[in-house]
Amino acid sequence: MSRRDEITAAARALLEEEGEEALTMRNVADRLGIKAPSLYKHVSGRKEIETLLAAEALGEMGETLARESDLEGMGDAYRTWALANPALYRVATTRPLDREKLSPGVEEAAAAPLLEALDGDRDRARAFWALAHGLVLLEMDGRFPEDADIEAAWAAGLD
Amino acid sequence: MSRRDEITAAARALLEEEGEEALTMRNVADRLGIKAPSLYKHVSGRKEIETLLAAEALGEMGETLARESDLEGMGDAYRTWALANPALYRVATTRPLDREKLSPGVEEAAAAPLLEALDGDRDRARAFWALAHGLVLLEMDGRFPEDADIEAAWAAGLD
DNA sequence: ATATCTGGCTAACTGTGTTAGCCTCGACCT
DNA sequence: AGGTCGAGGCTAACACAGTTAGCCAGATAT
Repeated sequence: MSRRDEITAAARALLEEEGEEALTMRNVADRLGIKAPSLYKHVSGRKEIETLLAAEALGEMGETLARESDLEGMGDAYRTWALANPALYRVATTRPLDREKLSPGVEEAAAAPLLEALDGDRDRARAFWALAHGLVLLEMDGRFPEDADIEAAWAAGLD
Repeated sequence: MSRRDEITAAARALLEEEGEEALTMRNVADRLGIKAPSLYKHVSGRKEIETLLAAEALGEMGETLARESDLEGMGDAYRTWALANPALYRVATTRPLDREKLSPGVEEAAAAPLLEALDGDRDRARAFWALAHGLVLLEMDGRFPEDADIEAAWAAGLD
């Protein structure tokens, strides 16, 4: 496990255990028994850590979706994963995503299962993705009351 | 125009002209020819300014939607407004939204036109909202290539 | 044995939100 | 008119964010 990987792991643990605001250079360094400036020997800055996390998250989401066969299953799986990893989900999907540094193919791999389930229809895949993304974010932000989410089924029915 | 309103206006101008990261207490204060600590005589902190902005934005979005009659029109209007006010849109829809301080009814008023267009079907209204929200955020974050967005029509067609 | 590179460190800078405490002016009450 | 007092400014300061510069020890390579 390279030092870079350790940094990524520490950052992820921080996100999961203490939430998004806890992802600071000093906190990451603390986890490794190191001082913050030393991180810059391995990583270009905070943004790169976030990119590393995004790559990891996208990979896992792709795998998760690949385990499902139909759209409804994917919807459920998407939601479940996101709600189980809210801070990581946000980091991975909410920012502009530095494609230069992301090893190529990560995005495609994450999208592939969904695209396949929709017979390669990219427009509908994007619409589905947007719907899932919107639902998850609104739910995470407490923008709905306390019912809903049967809509995921609704949407699936529509396709 | 109360000082609170001036603060809100300054904050909004800042968002529009310089983007989201420019929304700092010191920048807001500068616009008013004042020092940052003085803001706290009128507002409890940065979060409250964001709540004020959210209220304003939700009001405008509600009005915008109310001008449309069908779902497709609302989808277009939603997207247009959001892309014209990206930073404000984010502030208004992306955080947990402090309902205590929000004058009651703001949220409902914003949602009303959509709900009416869907004959009071809250689940479908939420699904539509989520779809629009997801599409807009993904587009703003550059997560799509350079086509898409005919999907808004797609989704509308589905309803 | 010597040179170099790796990966740590401390000190420091800028910018963030926020608090404490002071001062001044204008309005208001007697 | 004179005294009171609150509203709304101010400066100084703190904790914490990301980040940079520059030093130094030890492993590694020649």
